[in-house]
Amino acid sequence: MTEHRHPHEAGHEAGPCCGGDAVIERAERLCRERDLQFTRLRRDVLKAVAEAGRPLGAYDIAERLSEPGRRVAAVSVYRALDFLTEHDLVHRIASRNAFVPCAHSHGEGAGLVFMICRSCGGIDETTSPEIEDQLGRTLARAGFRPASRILEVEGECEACLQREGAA
Amino acid sequence: MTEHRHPHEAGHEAGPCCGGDAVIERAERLCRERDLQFTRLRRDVLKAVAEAGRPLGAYDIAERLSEPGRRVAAVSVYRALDFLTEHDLVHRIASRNAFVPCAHSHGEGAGLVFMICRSCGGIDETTSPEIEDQLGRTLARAGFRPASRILEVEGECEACLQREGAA
DNA sequence: TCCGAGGGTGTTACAGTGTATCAGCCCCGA
DNA sequence: TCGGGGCTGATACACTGTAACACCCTCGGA
Repeated sequence: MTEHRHPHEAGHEAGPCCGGDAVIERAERLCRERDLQFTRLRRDVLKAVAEAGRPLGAYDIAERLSEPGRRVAAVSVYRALDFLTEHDLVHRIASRNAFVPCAHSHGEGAGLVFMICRSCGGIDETTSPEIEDQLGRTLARAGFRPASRILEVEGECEACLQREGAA
Repeated sequence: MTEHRHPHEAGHEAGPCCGGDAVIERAERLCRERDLQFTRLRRDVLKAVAEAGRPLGAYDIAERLSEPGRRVAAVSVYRALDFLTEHDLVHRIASRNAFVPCAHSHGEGAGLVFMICRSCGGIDETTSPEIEDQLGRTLARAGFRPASRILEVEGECEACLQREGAA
């Protein structure tokens, strides 16, 4: 994970790297392949999350999508988010009740790790097969059959550490 | 369920193993040592969580503690829970908005893993220094300085798997 | 003895998060 | 043309969590 350093930071508004378009294109492709409906609402919700540059709550999203003449209720957003999370287009951050776009198209069940920065509020994700291995062993030892998991770390991201160091 | 297999299972109401008393005693000792106040409310909340045998929400706890003549408001429960989690006497399960007693007195910062059973709703915890090692390496590679983390796995616990197998 | 500070609790109010339910719409196939 | 299924809109509601303020108690000074 050397080059790919683009945390969903506050202020990092949708570059060409991870901005709306790339995610949307991936979503369109995926929905075509799996014969799913990529409706306007779902597209709009995904776009909002992708362009926000920071984790958004469902009600934030509803507000962003609402405009005079079109009111988007939170419940509709939740349904769209259910769809998007189910197909790994966005991730839910349990410790924040918030959603971020899925940065990479990682393989199925890759060991996802979310890093949540206390300073800038940004969230970045990475993967680690080694952690997944160890976790698998640990669970096997306990006789537990896993179906899904969340691993979220709170702390200080690289950018904020450097900023502090410089200050 | 051999020796130390005592998930906080539905129906597993407070054995002598992990039941209220042991946890309460540990809490009393800890509070004496650190010169903290183990008040009636804090004790009652801890007791409720320990005896429930399953993860409880704050409002569940408030209800359990309330009786004719004493109404315990959720906000008071939250304050007690803040205290108890801060001192590692209970843990918060982020993916469920619920609380369980801390089963073992594990060392500081031990890599805690929560296993949440979909069938019985029980939650068991374990630790794995190996996972912690790997996680540390992964975060270092990303330049991220961790402060706290959560690792929660959903699936099927040993007891439920056996029950299914037998059925 | 009085007084003030600090911590814990009670209470009300409210913000934020998530779900249940029903009705309407649209598309597609029989 | 008629259903059925999937998506959306809308209302209502339950659950989760926090803010703000008042009260009480204890403890250490003045």
